[in-house]
Amino acid sequence: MARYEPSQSEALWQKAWADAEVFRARRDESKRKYYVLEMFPYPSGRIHMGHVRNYTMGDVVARTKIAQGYSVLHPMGWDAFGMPAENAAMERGGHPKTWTYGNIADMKAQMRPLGLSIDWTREFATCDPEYYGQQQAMFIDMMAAGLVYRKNAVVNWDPVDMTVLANEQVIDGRGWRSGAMVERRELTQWFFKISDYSEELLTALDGLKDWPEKVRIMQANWIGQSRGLQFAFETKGAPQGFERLEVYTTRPDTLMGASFAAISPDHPLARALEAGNPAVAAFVAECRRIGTSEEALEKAEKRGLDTGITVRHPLDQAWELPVYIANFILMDYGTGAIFGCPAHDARDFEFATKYGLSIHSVFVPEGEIDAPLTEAFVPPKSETVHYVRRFAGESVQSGENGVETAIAYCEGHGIGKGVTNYRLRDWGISRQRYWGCPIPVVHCATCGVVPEAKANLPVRLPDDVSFDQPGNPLDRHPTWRDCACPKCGAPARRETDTMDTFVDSSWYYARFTAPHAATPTVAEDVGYWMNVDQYIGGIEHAILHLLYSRFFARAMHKTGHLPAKAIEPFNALFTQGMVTHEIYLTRDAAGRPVYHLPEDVEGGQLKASGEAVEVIPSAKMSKSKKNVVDPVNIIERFGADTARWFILSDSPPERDVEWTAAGAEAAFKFLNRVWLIAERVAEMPVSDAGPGDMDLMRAVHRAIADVTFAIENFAFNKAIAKIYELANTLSRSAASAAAMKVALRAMAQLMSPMVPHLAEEIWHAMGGAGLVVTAPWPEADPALLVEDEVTLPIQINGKRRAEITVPKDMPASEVEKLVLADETVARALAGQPPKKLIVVPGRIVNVVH
RNA sequence: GCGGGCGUGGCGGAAUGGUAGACGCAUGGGACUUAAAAUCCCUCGGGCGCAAGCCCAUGCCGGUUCGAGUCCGGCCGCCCGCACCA
Repeated sequence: MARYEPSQSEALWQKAWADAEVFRARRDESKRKYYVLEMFPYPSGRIHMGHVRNYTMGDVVARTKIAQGYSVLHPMGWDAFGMPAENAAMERGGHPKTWTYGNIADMKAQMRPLGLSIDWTREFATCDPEYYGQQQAMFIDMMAAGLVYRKNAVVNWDPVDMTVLANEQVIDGRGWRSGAMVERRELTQWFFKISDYSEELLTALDGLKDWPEKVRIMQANWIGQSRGLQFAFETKGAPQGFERLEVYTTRPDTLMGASFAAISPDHPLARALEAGNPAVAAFVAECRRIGTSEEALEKAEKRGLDTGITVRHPLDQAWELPVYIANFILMDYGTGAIFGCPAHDARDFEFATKYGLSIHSVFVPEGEIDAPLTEAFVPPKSETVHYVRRFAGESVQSGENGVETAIAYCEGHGIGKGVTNYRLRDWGISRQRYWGCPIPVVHCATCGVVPEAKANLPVRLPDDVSFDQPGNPLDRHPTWRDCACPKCGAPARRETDTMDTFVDSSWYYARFTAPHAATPTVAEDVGYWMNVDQYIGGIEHAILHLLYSRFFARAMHKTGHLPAKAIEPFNALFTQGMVTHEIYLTRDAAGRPVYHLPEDVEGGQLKASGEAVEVIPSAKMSKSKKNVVDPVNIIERFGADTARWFILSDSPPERDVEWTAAGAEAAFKFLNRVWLIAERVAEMPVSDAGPGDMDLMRAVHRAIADVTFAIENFAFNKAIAKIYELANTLSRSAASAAAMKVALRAMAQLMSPMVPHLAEEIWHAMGGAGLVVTAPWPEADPALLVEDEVTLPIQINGKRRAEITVPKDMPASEVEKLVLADETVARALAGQPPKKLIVVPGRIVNVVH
């Protein structure tokens, strides 16, 4: 063996794997399959450490499963549609297509040196017509299945650029480029009926045992099932057609605490009033400037306008409540109208205080009396309270009971009905943009809205478009819109909306099973490969991407593109943390921060000038703060194995990991050390079995058991710690050459998922047969794992005071005798019997006195 | 604002409710070297003590328990998401 030079050897091993086609996924009915998938990247043009972390984790899983004899599918593709390509075209000229495919080529070139176990023959980009054409075919099937419809919905409208803005393009209520105040505008848009599956998507979460609990909770809250009462107020003074006002409430038990009714600025009644009332029109217009995001609405100051209309309280005809238009009422939730009970809702309290509305408690804590409130009293619904303004049920009961008895009472008296509502809204997929999958629909003067004929798919994006002006190039293209109606043949116009890019990423996992098929999926392939056994990605996708994918899998099943077993497409989910780095900055003359790349800083100073830098604690790597480390540079300097080893070693995978130069160097040093151990062993003279052989074998088998367990539980940092221990044992061992070689081969195997190139090198040097990547995963011999003795700490009153070593299976009664005979214990007890003696076999002893 | 998560030495972290700090980094000491680098060995939470040992310590405040970093309640700080960023 020569020096450890990864730049030489890594490429050679990658070629060996490619030549042997070891990562080619094959449908082999005789083997168990394993499908591991990392969330595919957006082709920005550069890979970053977050990608390295994500794909290395997937690679560890994939390589372990290959060694364990599975037929493994580990694909990679590109989430290639989206706004950045259009922005690039606007800023720098060029075409989104050229930009995107160029980026893909660049990123792929940066990824390949990592030595990932990817089957590149399955690669595709979502902007390939071959892919989005199949997506259009499924859209048409979903239309036929009743899962698609059109309705009006509001968008952010930039009145200067005359274009629709994404939420992230609205900054403080203004368009990001024009700076104009953004307006809300209604457009007819395409929707998927995800709400058909609200209950199903909620209840099925219980079956996702291998998903993080937090993701299931977030999804459940997002779906937001609620039980409540829907009823109608009779109105007084409302325009014709608004004699009744439907409201929905989850707290009908607080009806007697009502002090106002409120409607959304987008409510039909508000619109009706707007026409004839300038004050209403002005207020509503102001509300519409807040923007469309729920975050913006919630953060905005709560404001309302008294419409002058009143409603009768359903339980007391003489009781009238004012009707407000309020900026925090969402038209999309419930009926877009509510009644306010300030005593038991924080937002209503704030509102009532502001507008001088009455505040009456409906219930008080048990044992307390009714008194004026300084803030809303909102106990958990499960808590028992004393109802002081009650119309149904017991006077002392839980909120839950209160709600149910109130619903029963109202239903019995003809006031509304109990309903189950969901917060989840239908999925609006229309985008007024070019770089997305065209919605395959035609507008015909006689036939109306008609799906394109499947024979005409894909509906391709035209190449001859310009981005010199804002707005949708498809809309202003001279000829692209012109087509023939697929139904009657008359001249017709194409839909110019394209699809939300979340649609693209909602089924790519299924497409990987047959990436180039002439149908969206192939029954044999999805039958064999689905489901994804392990999905890995960022926690930022906990709700939308994963929920849309779960819906889409169901829609694909309904339209015959996925088997029933695949309606939950991801068996196990792992959400990894971010990669962070310290931030380095100096100040310019005006005191503004000037950021510096880590590679330009050494020892707290700029390399170039020696100027001292300020160091800000680690944050997510971002270009704007320049706290980025380019994986390409790291690989050039240390090799891919060092990058992979370090990114896995320093933090638990679900937490953020801080990239540090010292850590990367330490990783490199360790790999060197392993290399040197191997070199020494390779040169050891052959000898008979030595006295240290047995101890070494015990350590090896302990490591096999621990590392395997750690990998299977996504504790890669702990797997690496165990490998460090084994390396320490190995370098101190006095075992024979033969035993050392066996141990090193095992260590190479255990290391191979993380540092596959070095592992091949060592495996080869230690006389391993073939490639380590395909060598069967080692199994721990249980006989070598058993310990004969255990050391038990002895606590006295919960504090560790002594310890005893006893045979592993000594009965508790025997242990007790030994403990009581212990000098420290005897001294502490001073002749008294212990109050309590707790023996946890194999773990601990606690003497209480 | 709402929903979810996280918080342990100088640093990254380890710890089925059972010895807090595995493993690694940094620091300090030593070996090797003319010297340095590399490598190897030892030390390494804080305080008191000659020592045996004792006390304090897992963001803060309380609670449950023989025993709490771990479970429960309340705060503080940071991070993720909020439906047109991907």
